[in-house]
Amino acid sequence: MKLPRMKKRRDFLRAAQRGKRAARPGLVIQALPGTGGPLRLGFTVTKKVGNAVVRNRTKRRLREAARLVLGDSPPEGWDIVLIGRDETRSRPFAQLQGDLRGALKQTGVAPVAQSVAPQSGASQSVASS
RNA sequence: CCAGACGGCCGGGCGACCGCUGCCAGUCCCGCAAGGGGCGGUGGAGGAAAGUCCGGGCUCCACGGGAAGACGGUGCCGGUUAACGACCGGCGGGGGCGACCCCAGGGACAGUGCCACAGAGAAGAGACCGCCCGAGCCGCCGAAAGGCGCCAAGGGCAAGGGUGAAACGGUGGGGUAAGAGCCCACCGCGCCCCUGGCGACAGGGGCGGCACGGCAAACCCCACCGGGAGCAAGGCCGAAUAGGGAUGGCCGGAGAGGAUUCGCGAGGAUCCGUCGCCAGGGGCUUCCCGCCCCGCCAUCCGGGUUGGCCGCGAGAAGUCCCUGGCAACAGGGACUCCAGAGGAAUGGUCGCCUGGUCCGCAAGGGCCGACAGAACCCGGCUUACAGGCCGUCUGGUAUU
Repeated sequence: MKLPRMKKRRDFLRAAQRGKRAARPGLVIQALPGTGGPLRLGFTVTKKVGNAVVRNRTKRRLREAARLVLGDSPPEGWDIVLIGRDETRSRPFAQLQGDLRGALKQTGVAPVAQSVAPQSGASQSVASS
């Protein structure tokens, strides 16, 4: 299914100021809990990363990783912003997914069971709030 | 084969799985409905999509008459074009052995201004070294007249040296004390005429002794062109509220004073108003004329903001061919439909091939894949770009 997207600058600013942060080589996450709605995703890639082509590719990899990791059973009540870095473009895709999973766990977003890579202790607790 | 010139083209390929988005038809599911979802088919970044430098289409606003001015742009000639500052063909100048390339290429007797440094002098210029004449002083020779030499007041000259981006025509000859267009020939330059060309211009002839340095990308002059803002243009729909808007109608303001009239009266109403006051602000580029708005009444429509829809892709379109033209291009025929997002799709991952590079004796392995991402649409220009393909031509070399 298609995940809803964040579209307003207001929402991004709120996630940046009040959300929980976690950094990984491939990405930075800002997760804001308790929104009362379905999971919403946002992507940020600044001009510092590169020109339009580079930024597009970075954003697409992040979006694809999020689709594979969170797509099947998105936890409700979160606004999640993924920020692209220089590494995002060249990092092996499996490691990029690992970065995302780890960052989700660190910020307290419940890890989702059915991920593509089934190894490691992804606890089966399903988010419900 | 080597080196080079010009023009055109491509700009990784194939496959598998999983996705996003536009459209199409059927079917199934959800929903009262509007509609949503699944399955299927099909389309989905560029030659520059970029910079936003020109020109148009489209949209809204302004658009009354006359004149002037300002500002911006263009600048050899002819053609092409919807238009252009683009393109094509020429002309002139410059470069290259050549194919070919480059040029911001109107006017410097309309005017103002500038020409640093160096240099004597930088525009009706100038004399440092120098060349020539040379009063005279001194020295030497001589019996003398006088001769020679050093210095030199003063005068003539601008050839040579030297400075400079540029020195007031060049080369050669005559001429002269030395010189000088002073005179002559050729070249250059200017004017006039003839011939050819639509024209820029070219060729030829005559005259002129040279008068006219460069910079117009310093100002400027001349000719021609130009309304403003832009798809966040602009329009529509729905929800929710008066401070907005449209149309029509009416109207200088106010004071002292005066007249008539009503009222017992304070005072009121109407009219006059020759006296003095105010007569403003804004808009139409400016100015003059002219016009409009800012007040009151009536009727009608509903703003900001937010969400959705249209605008939005069949076009100055593309491919192939024919005709005309040196060409830009024009005309005709057949066929094709070719991206439409909206925090913004056009992808993610993997495998094989391929190109480059590095390591290795090799087998093989590692790394990398140019510049760059549509946003209303076209025509150009400019800039960025790994690698590669095709064609025409030039200069060599080899062979026959």
